[in-house]
Amino acid sequence: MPPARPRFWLLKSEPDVFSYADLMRVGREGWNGVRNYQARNFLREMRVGDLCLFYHSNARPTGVAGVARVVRAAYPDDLQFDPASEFYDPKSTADNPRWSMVDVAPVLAPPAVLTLDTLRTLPEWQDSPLTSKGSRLSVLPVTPEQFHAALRAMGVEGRDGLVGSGR
DNA sequence: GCCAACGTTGGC
DNA sequence: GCCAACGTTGGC
Repeated sequence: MPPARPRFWLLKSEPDVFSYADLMRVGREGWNGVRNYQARNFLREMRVGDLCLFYHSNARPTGVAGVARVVRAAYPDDLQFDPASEFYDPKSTADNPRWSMVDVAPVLAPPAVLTLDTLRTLPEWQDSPLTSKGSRLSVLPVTPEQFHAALRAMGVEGRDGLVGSGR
């Protein structure tokens, strides 16, 4: 059996809340608090080894601030059971948890943020939920073409530990 | 801070 | 099942 192809995603985070620098500092983070069904379903599709563009929203500038790797596949979101959390969901039960999370770890930071403005200029990114007007999806799939175009634009394509040959 | 776009809720 | 009201997201 051939090795599984890496798959690619984009994760949005507000850097005031949790930035890519924070991820590098802590080394690993549980991606909890996602409370949108479409985003949750994407989380559940993630596999260990999948690569994620770490996107800063509500930031200056907005854009991709790093690359992360999925280090644990989907498991029940801890915050849904915590009454003190803003992400508490009284309708979730241990038997039937409604929300999921994954764990991610940092892979690399580009020399500079790949801004949304620049992303919009890349042909590969013309058709993406990220660049389409009004989209608020916080976890979204990225095509291999989009991922590699982003790496190229950040000047980090071919960096060790990323995706092998890139083809 | 503004506001357009979107998702969710709840009355009916 | 419809849809108005409401809350949230996120670019600007």
